[in-house]
Amino acid sequence: MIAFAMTTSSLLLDAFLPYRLSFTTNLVSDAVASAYEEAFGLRIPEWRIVAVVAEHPGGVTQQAIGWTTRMDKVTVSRAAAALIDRDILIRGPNPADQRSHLLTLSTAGIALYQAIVPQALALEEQIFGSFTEAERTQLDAMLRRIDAIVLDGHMTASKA
Amino acid sequence: MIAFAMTTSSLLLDAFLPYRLSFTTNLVSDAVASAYEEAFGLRIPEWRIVAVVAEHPGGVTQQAIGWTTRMDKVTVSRAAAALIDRDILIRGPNPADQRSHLLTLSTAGIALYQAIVPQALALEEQIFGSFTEAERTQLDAMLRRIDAIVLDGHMTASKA
DNA sequence: CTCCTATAGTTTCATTTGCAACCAGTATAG
DNA sequence: CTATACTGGTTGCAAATGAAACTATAGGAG
Repeated sequence: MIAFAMTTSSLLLDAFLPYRLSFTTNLVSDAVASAYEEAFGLRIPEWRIVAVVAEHPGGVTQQAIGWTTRMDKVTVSRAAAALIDRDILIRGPNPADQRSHLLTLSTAGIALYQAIVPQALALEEQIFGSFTEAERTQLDAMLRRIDAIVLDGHMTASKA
Repeated sequence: MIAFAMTTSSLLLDAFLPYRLSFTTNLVSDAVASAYEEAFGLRIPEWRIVAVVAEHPGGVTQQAIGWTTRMDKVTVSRAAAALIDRDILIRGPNPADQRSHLLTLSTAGIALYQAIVPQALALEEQIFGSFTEAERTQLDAMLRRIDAIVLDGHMTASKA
């Protein structure tokens, strides 16, 4: 009777992979978030936007950012507004669609980005330093497999 | 000039492991959260508490729950209160310390837990079905390695 | 053209989250 | 015993998040 938890098809939360994933990610995200916040005054959504914009020198729309990062469009909108406000991002016209704008980095934004990148890589190194290149690749591949499964709707109660 | 992003020690957000981790976890968590919400009216913190309490038939304190799951004590407090309210959890006295209480599952709570477990395992199977046992073990091990690194303060800007 | 539907982005509002202050009970020091 | 410092848990408040409504522009269909 005291062992009912064990006699049920045993699920130890501790061994439940979605839990483990969430557990580890929270740990890592908190560490990364406070590092960025402290060093650059950027919150995670802001840092992501900077990174994505940096990778698209021709400019990107907010929609595209939201699409690649899966951030809510509200989150993107607010973070982008904050960055524009701080003159890190420039909002240029989008010749193809007047509803949207093309975001690019300002000179200050480029400088900021270039300052962040080494720090980001160092942080990654601190966390994954003990991982071999093969292990990192493996982890990355596993995560992408999971993404594909969840995104491609192989789920019973898939979300929207 | 158009290639500045590439000439900087290249960081593609897409390949940045903390980002990948967060990306995948959000996907999985959303899927899991809506499945539980829909099927049992439980939110993630609630489900976790139920699981932890189920694994401690002798009762656990909220503090202990917060400690193992790394959930904020406020989160635990509120989720526990909601569960007690719904007669899923029982709050018994803690002989060792009158400030705290020992949480145990009510009869309804046990039934709920036993109904959830198969669903949780099925959900895990949907997501990780294509992973071999060895791969799952590997992923679990990698995540725990990361936990250890971040928790053991091998971080420069560690969080509080 | 003129409607009508759909999309980019913003704003509003309700919900969730966590820090900080708080209350009650514990533990230690005199 | 009292006084003081601490810890388990709750409450209050402020920041972050996301769903839904809204505005402005697009892109057909007639």
